[in-house]
Amino acid sequence: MPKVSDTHRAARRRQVLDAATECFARQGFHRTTMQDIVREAGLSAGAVYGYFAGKDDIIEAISAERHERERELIRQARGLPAAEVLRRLARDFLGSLTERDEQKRRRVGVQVWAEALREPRVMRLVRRGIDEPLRLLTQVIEQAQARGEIAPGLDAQAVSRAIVALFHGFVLQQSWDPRVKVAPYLAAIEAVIDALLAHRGAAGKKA
Amino acid sequence: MPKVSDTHRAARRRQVLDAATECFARQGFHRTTMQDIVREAGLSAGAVYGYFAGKDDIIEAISAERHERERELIRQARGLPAAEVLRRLARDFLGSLTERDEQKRRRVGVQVWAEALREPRVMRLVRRGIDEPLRLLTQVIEQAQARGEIAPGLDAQAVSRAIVALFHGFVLQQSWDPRVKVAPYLAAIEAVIDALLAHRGAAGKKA
Amino acid sequence: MPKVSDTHRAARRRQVLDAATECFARQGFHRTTMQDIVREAGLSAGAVYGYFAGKDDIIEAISAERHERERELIRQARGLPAAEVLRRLARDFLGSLTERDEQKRRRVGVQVWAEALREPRVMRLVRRGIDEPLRLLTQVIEQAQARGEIAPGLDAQAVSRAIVALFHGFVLQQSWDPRVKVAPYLAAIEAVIDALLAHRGAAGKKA
Amino acid sequence: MPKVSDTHRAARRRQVLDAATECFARQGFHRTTMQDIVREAGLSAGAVYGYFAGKDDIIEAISAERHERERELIRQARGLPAAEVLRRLARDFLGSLTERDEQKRRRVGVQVWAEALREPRVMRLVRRGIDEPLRLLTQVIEQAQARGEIAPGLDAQAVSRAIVALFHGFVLQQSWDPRVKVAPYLAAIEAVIDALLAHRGAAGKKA
DNA sequence: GATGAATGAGGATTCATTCAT
DNA sequence: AATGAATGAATCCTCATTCAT
Repeated sequence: MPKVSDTHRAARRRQVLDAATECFARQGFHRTTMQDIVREAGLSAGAVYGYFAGKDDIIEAISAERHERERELIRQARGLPAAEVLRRLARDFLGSLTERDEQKRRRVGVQVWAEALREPRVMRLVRRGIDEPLRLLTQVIEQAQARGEIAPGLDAQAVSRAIVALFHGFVLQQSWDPRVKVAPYLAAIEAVIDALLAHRGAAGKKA
Repeated sequence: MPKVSDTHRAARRRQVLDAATECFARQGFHRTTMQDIVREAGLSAGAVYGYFAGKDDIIEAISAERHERERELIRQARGLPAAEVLRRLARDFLGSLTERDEQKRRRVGVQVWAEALREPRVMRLVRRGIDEPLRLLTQVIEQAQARGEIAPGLDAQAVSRAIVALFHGFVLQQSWDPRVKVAPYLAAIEAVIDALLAHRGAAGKKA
Repeated sequence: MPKVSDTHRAARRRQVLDAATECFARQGFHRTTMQDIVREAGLSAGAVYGYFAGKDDIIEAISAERHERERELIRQARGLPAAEVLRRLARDFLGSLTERDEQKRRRVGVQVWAEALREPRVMRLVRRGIDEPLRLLTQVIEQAQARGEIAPGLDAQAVSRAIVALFHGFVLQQSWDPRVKVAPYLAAIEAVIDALLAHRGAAGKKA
Repeated sequence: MPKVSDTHRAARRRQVLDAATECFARQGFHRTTMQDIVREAGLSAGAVYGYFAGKDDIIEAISAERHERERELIRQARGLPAAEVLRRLARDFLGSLTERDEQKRRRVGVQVWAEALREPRVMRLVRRGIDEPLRLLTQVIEQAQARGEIAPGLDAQAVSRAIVALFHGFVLQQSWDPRVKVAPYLAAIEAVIDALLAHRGAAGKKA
């Protein structure tokens, strides 16, 4: 009967995590009380503690989830040609930001970024969450450089960081103003990527 | 100890703000107690409350200061030619991030970004702090487009957002890992800017 | 310790209210700390706050209770003949003041009277607490006047206020000196009432 | 030069006492901070402490003043015939309550009554303030009883307490509702006094 | 004497977590 | 396994009083 129990456990954890996300998006980690989460989840205090060790544990679980999602996007992009990887990541990553729900999760994500600065466990997750994309991108950039698609003098990791920055920076801006539109930004990003890629040694390859 | 000059008042405020910045950088807004700030400032609780209405007021003052600094950078760049503005902003903005002290302040800045999501007063400051740069950049981009230096099809504001994102995104990454070096990133950014700017006059290739 | 009956809740409120009354009678509202009440009640701080929103709420609840008691006395006197009502109120009201416990509650009552001056919520309760007696008494006086038992020239409400004053004034005096005896005062009051009531039918002598 | 100094001291004390009365009438003893009094008095904190040992000392001084005033009224009534004493006290005491300023002072007086319960020094003043009137009244009553103007069976002190209660009780009622009019109450009181006095052994004496 | 900034103990309240039922 | 009342340490803030200038 562990099967049922496990499913049940997972469902309950989801319930708590969703409730917490809702609260965190609304009022931030620190204005949210466990009571808020408990109420939002429709559970009892005791029940929540049956699934999570405490508030920090919930924050950690949410942080982990956030990064799991991103790693997923990365995995799907693996193995594609450089230009394709970048465009794909841009589309996948930014594309999801048109959905209300993902925006909500991202608001929490921004708080995770700040939380990392004071909570080593969260920091570890955030770092892990950025290392994998950076590694993939660096690889891709290096390949592109090898093929002469990108200026060889550039530090591949720095370029990768710039690309990640384009994503994170947009998340920030959208968190401060949900009306900021994704489409034009995506177009601009693609232009930047094109600018970065298309030129140099190689000429007409592009797009 | 009566009849104190404005200079004295200003100095005391600085004292508190510096102490708070120190604490916030170390432990975050919410792990920092007023007692921590009081101790760090070498004052009494009452004294601090003579200068600030409470913790939120201190956070707000720090947020405001942060953005004041940025606005200053913006003002200095006004009136220069497009390429110059962008390069200058990149150098000024990122350049300061090599200093330990500015890094500390930026760690606090990241928390301000998150705090904005739950504190309308801070949100207002953050928004005001991003609007001015965006306006300047958009102007610059439009001028560059008019001169054919940038692809005319791009949304000037979206491009501006991308540029801001390159800055903010780097601040995030450096806050998670202070070892991240500024120089290569600056070089990469300049390459991106060059890629964006330098190439268009030459032909209708793009877009 | 979940799922607690309403009886239990009521008992806990009583526990807090009694503890508070004890403390208030001893040291007054403002020298009494929540910690004092908590200790006296044998509960934890959190528990008390589970039943009352704060000190003011406790004061308010006690004020309400005080007046509820009085309204009860009033209700029992309703419908009786004038002389009977007055004598009965005097006996009931003053009679209870021989008990140590009621004296304690009255000490708190005196503080409620002062508290009303600064706390609108308490003021409302005090006013409501005096209106009902005044209304009843005024009615009774008017009836007595109609029957010629009391000089018709007197303002019935003013006479009612005088009667209430006889009660309140005694409470004050006894709060300052618990040795003040009820019995002689009651006798004096009854004489006054008699003087007021008994004599009028006999002629239009008076003023 | 002590003369000037003394006058000056007295004036300053008045200034503080008036400011305090203003604040106490408005917000009560315990909501009033020394800062409030300092501001209202237009002095500095240090200055106030030059004239009073602290807040309690100010409260005490105000209590003392209150009772001084009453004692004054008493003194003026001394030596008059019984009926005259009572009528005079009623008129003097209640008459002043038509003035806005006296009402304000009385609001503070009500708080003094409550404060007495927790501050022995104030209690002493309140007791002293009530003993003198009681003594005078008791004397007067006893004289009247000797002359057969009042029923001899009554406890003279209890009757005195009743008379004091008629005053205090009215002060309470007016503090809760400043619209309560003095004139009809005074008339009612006089009727009560008459009822008490005029009858018994003696017949047509009255007035 | 006057000033008012500074002090810091004191007090109200909150909230993560526990545990008896 | 679930419940939610109870716990109590932690924290923010106030304000009577002092004392250097």
